[in-house]
Amino acid sequence: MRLSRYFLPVLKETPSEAQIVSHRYMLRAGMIKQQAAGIYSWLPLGYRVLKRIETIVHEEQARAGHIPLLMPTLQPADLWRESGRYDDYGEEMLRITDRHKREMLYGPTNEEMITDIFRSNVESYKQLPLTLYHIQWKFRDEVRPRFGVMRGREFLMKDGYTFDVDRDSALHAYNRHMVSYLRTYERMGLTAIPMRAASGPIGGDNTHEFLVLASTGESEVFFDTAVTDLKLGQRDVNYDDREQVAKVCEEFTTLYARTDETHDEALFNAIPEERRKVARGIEVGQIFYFGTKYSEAMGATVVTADGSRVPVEMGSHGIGVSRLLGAIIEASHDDKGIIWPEGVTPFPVGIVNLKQGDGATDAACDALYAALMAQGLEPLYDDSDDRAGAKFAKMDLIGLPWRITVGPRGLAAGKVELTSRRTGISEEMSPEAAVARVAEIYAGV
RNA sequence: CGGGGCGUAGCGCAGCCUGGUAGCGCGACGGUUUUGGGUACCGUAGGCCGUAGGUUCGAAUCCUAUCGCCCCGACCA
Repeated sequence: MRLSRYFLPVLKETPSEAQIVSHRYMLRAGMIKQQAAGIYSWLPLGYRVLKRIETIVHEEQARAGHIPLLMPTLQPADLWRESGRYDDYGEEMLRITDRHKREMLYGPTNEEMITDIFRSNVESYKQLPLTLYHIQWKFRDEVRPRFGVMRGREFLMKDGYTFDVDRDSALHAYNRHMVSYLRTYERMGLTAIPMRAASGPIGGDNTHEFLVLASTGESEVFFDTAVTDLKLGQRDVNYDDREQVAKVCEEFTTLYARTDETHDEALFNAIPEERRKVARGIEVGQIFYFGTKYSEAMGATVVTADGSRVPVEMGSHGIGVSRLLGAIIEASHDDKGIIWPEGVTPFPVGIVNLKQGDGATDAACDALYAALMAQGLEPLYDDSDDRAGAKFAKMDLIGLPWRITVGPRGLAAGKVELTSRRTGISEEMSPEAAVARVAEIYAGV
């Protein structure tokens, strides 16, 4: 993408509405525009990152054998009356009446609807296990939205629902989600720690939240610092292997890590003092096993192998897709701007032309552009005639992890400069070598 | 929902107390200059001062109502 043809309304000054760093940078980098309290338009740069995150979530869901579908944002109130949550949910639920005076709501989650889909189509244990998920906009009418997309009213969320014939299978589904989530967050360049959590309005007693450590986090967290060293990495996990999956979960959940809701002072104090840590975290996902809470209330049953009929065992699992942008920025930035992890960056690399209009530099940039495109790496090429400082500042702000700088001085020696946004380290090399290096970096992402 | 604050140009703000026909910086646009970390100068465009009502000869300014937004707390993915 050529910057001269793109839509990237960056701001030099910080709009007064933004307090925390991710919100400021998202506004300044032209990623979002607020339309009402807690409701945002996603401008092209922000939309690209949102789509990247969505793609990673989809890919990891597919790897775990989960099946995508799409449920509507608007739901009939009657469905929620069946589970009793129409009254329980309170003011946070946005209620709407249509022209026929039918009561509707903008869905804050989808347990009722998925249970309805299940009960009208699944009768036998032979159709289980089943995991259905979607990535859809939700609405929770927060009293006080804040922190930009981290606590919006409208938000994009992946929510998945598992259906199993018995408790053991359901717990495997729970574990499978934990492992797939760990992999999902790692691909986004995040360390998200599973912490034992309280269940809230979804219900159920087996639940973990995934927290990204950041000083601006909304939750106080207590953990053994050894937990931050755990990495799933490239290890091969067979998601159907109950034992293997359970083992990974055990590895990640044995060390102490809890939110303030479930914190136990005695257990915490048993950790060696130098590994005891109290910090803040941003919740980026949560998994629940809640058994038959909804299936019983809504009559979602299956016939088992012995011919009896039982309510299906369920769990639900969520990833805050839009909120992840904020969480990633909180965890990865400096005083110049955002530093995108390679996995989610809107563009893999930026090209800065230091002397726009100079025949040789223009040609070198064009050649670089074409070579990167040929590798499937779409660069953002700053072909404006701003001066160097302005271009660098803009690139730093929007946070592309790699930048190739092309100027007459280096070109005279056949060199361009490849710079890491994260370390600031620059290396001179031939354009061909730069393309090869960038391709190599992204080969593993 | 309790407490506090703010709505004036795309963004950041001044003007309001003490009414007299709206200003600064950045940005945008046009030029000249410059060109390896937000360059300098000259010029141009852009605002029913959130909205409605009231007081007044006259309202961005005073009064009332209303809408919106932000911050602290409570709550929450």
